[in-house]
Amino acid sequence: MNWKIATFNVNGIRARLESVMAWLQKHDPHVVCLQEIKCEDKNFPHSIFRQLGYNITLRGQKAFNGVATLTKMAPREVIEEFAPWESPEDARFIVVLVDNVWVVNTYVPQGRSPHHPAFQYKLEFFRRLGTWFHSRFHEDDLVVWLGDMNVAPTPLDLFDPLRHEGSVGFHPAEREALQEVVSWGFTDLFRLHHPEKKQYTFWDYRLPKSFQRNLGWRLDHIFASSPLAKNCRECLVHDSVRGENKPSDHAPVLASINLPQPSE
DNA sequence: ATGGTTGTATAACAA
Repeated sequence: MNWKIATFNVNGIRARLESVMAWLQKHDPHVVCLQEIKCEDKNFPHSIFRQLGYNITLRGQKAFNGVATLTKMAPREVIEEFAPWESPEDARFIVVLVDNVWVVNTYVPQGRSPHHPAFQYKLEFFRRLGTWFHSRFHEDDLVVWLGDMNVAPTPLDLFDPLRHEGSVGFHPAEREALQEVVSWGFTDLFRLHHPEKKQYTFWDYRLPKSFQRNLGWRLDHIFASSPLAKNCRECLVHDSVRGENKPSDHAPVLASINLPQPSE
């Protein structure tokens, strides 16, 4: 089965309906992880996505954050929290078990700046998440961790690494915290297929013509456990979406995986 | 130059 899974920080689902629907209809992924839906569950446009054939698993909140996972098949299980300290008002994590794969959708805290308390919260988020993966899964399990991680992993992953060394999104402490979670047994599917490519997923609205000038960052990632990474056929960033009308500041990332059949 | 734009709680906001 050629199984397609995608992540997309939409920056407000209600403002992005036309853009997201056009992209979905073009690519028809089996699983879609959305971040920054920026609405409460009751205000999510349920009927539109149901009409496109998706089940909806939501963790929303008013105005900020919020994650949603759309799945063609109904999830067999849902997990809404990975640590008891998580505030119910901070909707950044939703997990579904679908098509025999654990799909972990995260919107990692942005961190504000390295000296802001939000930066420590970001590091702690990664630490707790790493502990959760170790406690919950074995390296042979079918696990995908994807979303807006708000970290560019290497100098290849942002437009001006010298200028931004130590900035939020490219601070050594964040890169180490991300790497520590990845070291559970994850493979970066984009880098697996494109080891040298300069390819971003986020272009700041506030930089004039940032997309046209390709002044971006690779912050959105699809990480997969080894049995899935071995069967990954391709991973691409749909960056043309960022150049369309009324775009999100992020572009979608999509991976195609030849899904292993469950063994009996 | 510590700027710029966008979505949403339209704010001494968050990103």
